[in-house]
Amino acid sequence: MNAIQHNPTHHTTIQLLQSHSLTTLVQQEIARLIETGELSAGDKLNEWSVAERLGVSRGPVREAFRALAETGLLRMEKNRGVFVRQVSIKEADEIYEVRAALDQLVGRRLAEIIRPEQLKELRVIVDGMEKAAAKQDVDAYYPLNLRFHDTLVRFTGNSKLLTTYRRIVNELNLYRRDALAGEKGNLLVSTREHKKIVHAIASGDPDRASRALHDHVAAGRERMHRAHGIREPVQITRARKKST
Amino acid sequence: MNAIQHNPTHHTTIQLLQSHSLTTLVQQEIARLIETGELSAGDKLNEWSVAERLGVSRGPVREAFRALAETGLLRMEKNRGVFVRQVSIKEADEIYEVRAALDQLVGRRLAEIIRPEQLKELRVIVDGMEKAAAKQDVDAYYPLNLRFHDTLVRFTGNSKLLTTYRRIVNELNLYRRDALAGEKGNLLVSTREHKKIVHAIASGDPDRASRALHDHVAAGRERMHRAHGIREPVQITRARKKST
DNA sequence: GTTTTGTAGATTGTTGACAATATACAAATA
DNA sequence: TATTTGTATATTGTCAACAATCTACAAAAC
Repeated sequence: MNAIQHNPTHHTTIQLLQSHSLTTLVQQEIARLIETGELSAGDKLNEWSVAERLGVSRGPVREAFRALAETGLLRMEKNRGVFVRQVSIKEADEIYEVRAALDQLVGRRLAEIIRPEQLKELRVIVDGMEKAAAKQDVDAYYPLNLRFHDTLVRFTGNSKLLTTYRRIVNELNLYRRDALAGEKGNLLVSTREHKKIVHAIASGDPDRASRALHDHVAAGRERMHRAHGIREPVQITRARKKST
Repeated sequence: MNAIQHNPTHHTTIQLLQSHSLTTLVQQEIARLIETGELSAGDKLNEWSVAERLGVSRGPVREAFRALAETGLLRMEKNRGVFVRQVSIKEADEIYEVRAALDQLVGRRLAEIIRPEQLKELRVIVDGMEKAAAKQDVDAYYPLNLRFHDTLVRFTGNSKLLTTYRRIVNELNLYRRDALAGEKGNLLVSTREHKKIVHAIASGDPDRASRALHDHVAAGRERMHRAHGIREPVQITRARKKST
């Protein structure tokens, strides 16, 4: 009898080789390049260039392109190539509306089930955002903001909600990266909203938490519009005042 | 000067050839096979078999698999193959929760913007469902039900909401097809709910429409649980009674 | 000078071949 | 008989070559 475990979960190298094909690696790498801004909206991706840069052939690259096109990060035009997706303000608006609905669900759910150590984790992130906001450090603030909201959704325990949320937020980032320039003055406002969200969740009141998140998303959408010089076209979702 | 139009939008053959690659065709075909039930959850798909059956090589098939795996219709295991995704009851539950949130948004939005001819179109579908329900004809009822909800989302005019909705409902169908057996007695109940939804939307009250759709989804989820002999584990979203 | 036409180069779409891995099943061992 | 081991087969992962299409740019026509 040898000492090999039946389920070697901590033999990470084997696990990685078993699940990660070249396609997966290429996919992750391109997603990273987009997330970090090394690739920006509208850029064209050349199959052969990407393949050579990553040391693989075109096959895996093409498959990765397909997958990323399906998530909305890339756009494929037949016989013309693939491009980093451009998200128009109209699409961003649509995404904000969907995101508001999802975040309302997140708030309602978290108010019911959040645990103290999770609240603590959220407060740590918000503290970081507060420091970054005080220094007007957008580069530090931005990833913390993403992490805050991603953490919220993760804490719901609903993995389908998480993947759905991440997908649309990824697309939103394609837009926001451009619109980020004029956001400097809003960091403090945004931080206040985040504190309010945590407070509302901690209070255990689902409606209050739901409203806090909805309002935050709506405010983010308005900030986006102001950054583009647009003055309040449509309300994202009518705020409910009463309900019998 | 010849008579060729500058933008020949109704020359459908050219348009199709320009946008449809073999991969796209394979993707649509497999999606169709899953939707119609010719492929059912858990089935294994062989690259070469699919390729030969459709008269293409393995390349496009692999790309189509990637895309479909990203949408959640297929599951890929490295070096083992691709399978039609199995959706557990836990996942179905999560999906129902997300769907409820999206449908609430749909109801709220439609109550505000629905047009008379759209209401008419909805009523036509509901009439068809009523007839199918009277005959206990599940095969006729099922596609009408899908079409009803898809139409609702389409009428919001939010294309991002539509794609998000379709994606998760597609996955839900992977589960429902199995659970459909015991649903016969519920057709009449379900139809009544649909009429209520149309009525609520027509009333122009966003909260009422939102509630009607939420309750319908929650009821659908309960029907699913009953079909599997489970008695009310978790509430999908707490029904809000008051909010100040 | 502007527009059209034609050609060369580059890029994508598709295919078939080869390597790596998993599966099925028979033989060997206890 | 039950379990292990080894081998043949099938299937997937990857690659390189070829065909089809697009792009850029120069030459020709008006």
